[in-house]
Formats: sequence, structure tokens, C-alpha cells
Amino acid sequence: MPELPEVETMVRGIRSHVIGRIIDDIVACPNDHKPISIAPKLAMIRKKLLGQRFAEVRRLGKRIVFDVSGGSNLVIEPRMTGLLVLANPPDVDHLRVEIRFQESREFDSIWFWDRRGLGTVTWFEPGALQRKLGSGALGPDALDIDVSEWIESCGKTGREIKVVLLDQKIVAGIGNIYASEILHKAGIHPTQPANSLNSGSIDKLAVAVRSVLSKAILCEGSTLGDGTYRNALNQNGRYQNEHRVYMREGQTCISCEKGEIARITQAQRSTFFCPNCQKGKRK
DNA sequence: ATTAATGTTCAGAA
DNA sequence: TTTCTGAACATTAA
Repeated sequence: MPELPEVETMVRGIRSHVIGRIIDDIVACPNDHKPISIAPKLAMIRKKLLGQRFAEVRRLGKRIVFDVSGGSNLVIEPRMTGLLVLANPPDVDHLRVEIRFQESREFDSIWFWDRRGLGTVTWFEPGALQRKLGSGALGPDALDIDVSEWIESCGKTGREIKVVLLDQKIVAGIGNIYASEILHKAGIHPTQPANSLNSGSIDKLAVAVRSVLSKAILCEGSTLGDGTYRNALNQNGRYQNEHRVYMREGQTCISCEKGEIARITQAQRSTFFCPNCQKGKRK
């Protein structure tokens, strides 16, 4: 679930409680019934991290990056169900990692909670993060990408535009929920080949990406029916109330009040769209 | 009781 | 080189 708005919300939620703090310990949670692959990894990370200080916390696409004093980085990838919380995780059984700080304050720890357990925690020596995720590996951030970059990226592939939006090498941060919402806002059919978009559509796309994502950040992300995603203080997001198409199959489109929301499969993921609002050229 | 589907990413194959 | 497929995992709905 965590896409750009959810990860941004996590970072903003923990930032002031994390910056400048010295790491007292980092441990796999005892409740982690399946110590998965992160347990041995964590032992290695622990040696590197003890006594170090977090200089900054930031979002890189859908990842959370902790800048460690000295130039190393601790990177958390929430993947499908990962969450960073300061308190009150959704349940106690799926806590995976606790990072404890020295000097007691309002919060003494942050936790990585992950129901499905697909998330990762990775240590990067100075410079290694740039080599791994620097130029090329990740496209420009979805909040920064501009019209000329969209023209460039869309022009060089005939893949369906929905699939292109999900490609992190093209643009970083957009996931399955927001891809559908963005294309609906832009009035673009999800199966339209990227290199067939005219300049008017590209303009609308560029605008829709920013407006949908920035509104979603203001709403602190989308909490779906299963309630998995929460902010750092265990409060629900509110952008699910703004969804126009996602998970609305069969319902009348809120925007045009005519079309019936359809659901198709692209790249093995569900896509939702309004056939009336999103005509465009199809494959 | 199986099977399919769920927010993501990546290795390996086509 | 680019693009597609399946797997990693836990849980719920059909």
C-alpha cells in the first residue's frame, strides 16, 4: 500500500522524533514469529548502527532513507504492508524491528510493522546508496517530474500508460492506487500506448500527477478497507474518501455521473477507470 | 476446502 | 536492450 503519499506521511510523522537521536539498539521484535531474512541482516546492521546518530530522514520514491552521521544510510522499504510507527501499531504480532534511542523523550523507539513481511531493511555504506538507487535506477520523483521529462519518457515506449506510471525507472513514487486515480483525473484511458499520447494529454497527465499526489499527502494517504495503513500515530489516512475510481467497480462515476467504473487487469494488477471520462486511443 | 486477489520489487527468462 | 512472468509472504473473500 505505501505509495508516495503514504511514505511521505510516514517520514513527516517520524521526522522530528528521529533527527539528531543516537541509536541505543536495533533489534528484531520478539513477536516476529517468523524471523525471516532480516534477522541475520539485522545483527550486522546493529554493529554498524549502535551509537550512531540519525542526521536526517527522507523519502526516496517509496522508500524511507535514514541518513546516518558519517555518511551511511539505513533504508526501509515498506513494500506491500510495511509501516513505520512511533506507537500503537495495528497489532503486536507483526512488529518486525524496533529502533531504540538513547535519551528518553516523547517517543523512545520507532517500529517497523509489516503484516505480509515483504518489506526490507538494508544498510548502505557511504556512497553505496547512490550507486544502487542513483542515476538511472530510479526515475525523477513523481512530485518533481516535469512535462518535458514526461514527453521524453512516454515517447520512447509503446507500453500501456498505466504500466508506464508504475515503472519506478520512469517515475518514482506512483503505485497501483494512484496510477488509476491520476489517469482518471487526466482523462486518459489506461491502455493507451504511452508513445501515442498527444501533447494535450501529456500536459493533463503532468498536472494530474501533482494534484492527485499532493492532495493525497494533505489527506495523509489512503487507508483501505483492511485498515492496514495508518500514519505514525495510528490514525487513518483520509484520501480513500477522495478516490474516484479505485475499488469502485460497477459504481457510477462520481465525476461525469454517467459512466460505470470498469476494472481490467494490466501487468497482473487491477486497473479501475471510467469508460466515459477516459476515452483516448486504445490498443 | 481450494483458489484468487491485495498496496511492491526484483531476478531471471523471453 | 526491453519487457514479461513468477516468487517473496500473510490474510481475506469468493
